[in-house]
Amino acid sequence: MRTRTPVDGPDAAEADLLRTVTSFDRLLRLLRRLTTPDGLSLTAASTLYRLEEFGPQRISDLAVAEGVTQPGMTQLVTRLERDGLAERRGDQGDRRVVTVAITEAGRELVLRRRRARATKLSHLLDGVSAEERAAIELSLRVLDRLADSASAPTSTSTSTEVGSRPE
Amino acid sequence: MRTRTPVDGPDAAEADLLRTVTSFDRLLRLLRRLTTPDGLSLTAASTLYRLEEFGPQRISDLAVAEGVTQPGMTQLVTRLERDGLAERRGDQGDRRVVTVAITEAGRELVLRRRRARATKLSHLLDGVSAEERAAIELSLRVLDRLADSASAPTSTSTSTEVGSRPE
DNA sequence: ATTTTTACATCAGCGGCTTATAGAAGTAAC
DNA sequence: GTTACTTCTATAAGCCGCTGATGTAAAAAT
Repeated sequence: MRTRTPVDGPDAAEADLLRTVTSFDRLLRLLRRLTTPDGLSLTAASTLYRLEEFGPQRISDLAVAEGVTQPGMTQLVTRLERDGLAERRGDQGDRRVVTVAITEAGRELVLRRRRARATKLSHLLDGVSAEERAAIELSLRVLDRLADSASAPTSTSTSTEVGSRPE
Repeated sequence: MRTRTPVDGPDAAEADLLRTVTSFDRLLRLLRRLTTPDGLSLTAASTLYRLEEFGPQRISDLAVAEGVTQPGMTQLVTRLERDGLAERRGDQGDRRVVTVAITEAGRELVLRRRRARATKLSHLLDGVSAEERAAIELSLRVLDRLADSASAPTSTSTSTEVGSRPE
């Protein structure tokens, strides 16, 4: 199924990749819009999902899990709390830690959000053939798998970029 | 090849979709990190790409194309200009309009970025079979196609949320 | 008891977006 | 040409979401 002849080699492959990358850009912007219908940021939604799925957790753990700094998570929790979606709880035994729990309203929002997005997706998928749908499901699984390996930096890194990330 | 018996119907389909949606979340957060290695926001990168590909354009056109408000685009252009990636030009004939053009530095950044991401992707794709790769390419094409139809809201909206969005 | 570490909050600041509004340039009417 | 309306961009104020630096209290270590 490779559409390349043996001779054109790396150039053709690179061209393919470049087109793929461009596609990624457009896809990204689509996804960003699809996932911001209710005023929840990606991190906010992800945090809520996490709380809903795994129960109360401390701020610093959430920060690590979501890949933001602790102050960032503190502020996010403050916003969630203000909106009634989560609440701070003390922790007996260690009075420094703050445990964050999802509220009933938060739980409902998560459910509503999931349903709304499922509906949206199913509408979108109406215009997609079974074959294409299978391809999508497969690639999502693959990309999801790659997400983990990407999280663990190989340090084999070609270091193509300035690398100003805080790590 | 569907693993469903005739009876479980919509429930199973919905479950599939829900899993897909969850997968989307993780994927999104992965992509967000993958695409922010050089300090360019999604919109900034997309705008630069657009300028590189289609040449100078006026602010309001860029705003529409990128799906942000005109003041938002004005500010983005100001930042791009400050960073030397784009520049404002006058428009002879209509002195109200401001034409935005990519600079040489901007062009180089776009190229570097494309190459860096292509490299990254090719590394990621090393652990992906040809079949899976084909699936990914196909789904990208499909999703890209859907991006357009998604831009036109169906208004069939389940209106699950408070609806504080401008729209 | 003092120090150090841990956990969270606070502050200043920037990016990125919004709405509301201002101001300058073009257009049309008279 | 003055008035009025529209068009294009810029500015202002404000919220979200993140950062690094710092403060504060509690726990742990010495």
